[in-house]
Amino acid sequence: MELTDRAQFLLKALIERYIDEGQPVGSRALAREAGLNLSPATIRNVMADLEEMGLVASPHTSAGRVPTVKGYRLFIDSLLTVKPLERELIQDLWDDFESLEDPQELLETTSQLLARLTRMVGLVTLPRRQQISFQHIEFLPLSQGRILVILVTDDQEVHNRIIRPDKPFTPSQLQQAANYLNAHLQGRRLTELRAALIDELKAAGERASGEMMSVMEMAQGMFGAESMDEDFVLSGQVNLMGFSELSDHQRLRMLFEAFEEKRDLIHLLDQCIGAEGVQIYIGEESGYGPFEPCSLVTRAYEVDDRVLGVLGVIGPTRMHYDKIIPLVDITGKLLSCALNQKLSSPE
Amino acid sequence: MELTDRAQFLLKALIERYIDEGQPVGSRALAREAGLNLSPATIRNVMADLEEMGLVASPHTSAGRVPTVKGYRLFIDSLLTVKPLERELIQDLWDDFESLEDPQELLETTSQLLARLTRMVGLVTLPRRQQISFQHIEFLPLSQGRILVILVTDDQEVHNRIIRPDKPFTPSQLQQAANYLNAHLQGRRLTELRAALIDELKAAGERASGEMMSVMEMAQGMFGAESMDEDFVLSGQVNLMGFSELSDHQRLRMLFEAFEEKRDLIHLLDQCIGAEGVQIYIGEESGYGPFEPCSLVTRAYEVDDRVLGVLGVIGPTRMHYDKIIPLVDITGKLLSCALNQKLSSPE
DNA sequence: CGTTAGCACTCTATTACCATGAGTGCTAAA
DNA sequence: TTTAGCACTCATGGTAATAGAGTGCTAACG
Repeated sequence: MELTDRAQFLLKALIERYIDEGQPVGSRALAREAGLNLSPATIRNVMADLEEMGLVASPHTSAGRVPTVKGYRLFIDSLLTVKPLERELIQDLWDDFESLEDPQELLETTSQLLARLTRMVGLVTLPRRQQISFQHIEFLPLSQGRILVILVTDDQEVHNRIIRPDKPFTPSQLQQAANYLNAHLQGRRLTELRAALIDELKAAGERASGEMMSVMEMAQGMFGAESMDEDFVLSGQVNLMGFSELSDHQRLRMLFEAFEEKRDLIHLLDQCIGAEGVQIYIGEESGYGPFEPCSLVTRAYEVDDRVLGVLGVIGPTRMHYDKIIPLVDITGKLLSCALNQKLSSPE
Repeated sequence: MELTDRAQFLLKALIERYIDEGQPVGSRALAREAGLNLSPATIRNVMADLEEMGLVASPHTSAGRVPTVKGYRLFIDSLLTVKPLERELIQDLWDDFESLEDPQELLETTSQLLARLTRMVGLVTLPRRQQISFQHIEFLPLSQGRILVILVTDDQEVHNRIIRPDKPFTPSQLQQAANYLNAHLQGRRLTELRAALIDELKAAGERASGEMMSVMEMAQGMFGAESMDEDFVLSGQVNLMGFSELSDHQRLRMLFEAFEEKRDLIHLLDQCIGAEGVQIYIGEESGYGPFEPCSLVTRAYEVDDRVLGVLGVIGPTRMHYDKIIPLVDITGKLLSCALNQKLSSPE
């Protein structure tokens, strides 16, 4: 069965109404709302068709209709008319972005902005290790043979780590090692750092002193895979408590647990990273239980044409896609710009 | 009216039972439980006395009794018999603490441990600025005249900040400035850093070059009050969703909002910082609305006999104080030890 | 005088029941 | 193809009845 224009129009009207009101939409209301001069009975016929196609459903016999995931999908893919954002808002966003120097802070603020503007949950993943490169390293001796390693990556992010090597090093040894690493590894991807270091050492061959070697071994250790996990920043979790569809205690709890757990959500976000433009998971489409009553709207952000991560919002499936989608889109673009601007042109 | 021994004993039994079961305790149940060979009628008489003294209350005429805040207070202050922790658990905790190098990570782990062990919310405040001292500073030039400032404090914490000074500086100028600051300001409290810097500059007098002056001005800016706010780490917020007394959506929401807001909670924690040993706020005692259904159990942690911050747990007023109190106490001690161990004996 | 049994009373929680109203599907007429 | 009419379904909200838990009070008991 194919979908007539009228049916599409009515589906659109129904979903818009449902998004506004949050309650099953009946035939009479829809007849009034839609503007086509049709009687409720006619609408009912169309609704029966839509239901047969799995685009709408009714919670029980004597309630109106509610969009299904499939219905939302069609709505978003081909029926939706997005509302462009006001210039003013974009400017405000940009001002916020520009005023922040620290990239970490920038990501956090972005997440908070998304949460505040949508009144849902905002989220921004931290830059992926595969995409960022070594820029600068510094060793700072601490007490008791412990060493503070400061690693600056090319997204201007600063990573600190304290290590405790097996044997002590003198400040000058450390300085030497840092110089060596800075000279030879700049621009290498973090993920290949370890291998690169080994190569370098081999190439340097016997010339490197034994001491030097052991400093290198130490440095090598800290590039290990476990050192920086993938992670993300969440904001505005409380906002979800305002939605009636999430008033179920059990559901809400599972959702919050999923946020705290992080692992599954990271996995889900990883899938979004490849997509062009705004990516949307509606309800169960995410394939992840706790998110069933929610939708996820994401978009990648990039620097220098490398996709560093994704950002987006999580909210109830019944959300104002017409506003959320452009907002996420713009925010992604602005964040990319802001990061680009801070990008170092080496030396 | 004074409180007889028997009345105290019964109050204790009542509260213990209430903490276990979570429901108003009736006279019959208490008569059975308490082990004194008394009839329910007698118990009722005692209960009437306790009620008159404001130690217990009944939700309605035909329900049992429930402890009031005043009742809990008496219970905790003079009736409670705490359960000592198992050696094994303490050892486990200590192993966790010892294996972590990074202080920031240490605090986060502590918070998570508290949350996991109590199945409530764990919290650890970050070290107070008043109590930590300058140890080392480093300037790293980035692109576009931006400078990465790395500040190491004497609690071995590392603070990063990116600043963009009005005019550019050469690497050697920065090096010079760092040397100067490291030489002259070591050991000064963070809060007095700004003033100290001005003093130093005055003392150095005209001898300092104009360039030097402006580097200093820049450095000065970054010690400003706003740079590092007081903050804390919360863990296990979801745990609160398991408690029936917090099943009220509205209450829970206010509580979560309070966590996200941070400000008021910080203020409350500040008050705990002075107290000796374990400090407890029961329900409304905190004087802070959203926390009314909760209790807060805290304890300071210190390094070198300086109180750096507090840690503790938040949970429903009906909690197992006999286990929670010693746990918080031990955790505070262990954290203090762990931090002390990592403390630097300068150079 | 402290303790206890007995009893009337209060209040909650649960269940059943009914009326209401929104919305449907179907049928037959326009 | 559209629409009016109608019987039907089901969630919702209110009322009444019932059961049960626990109390306070009084009077008897040791």
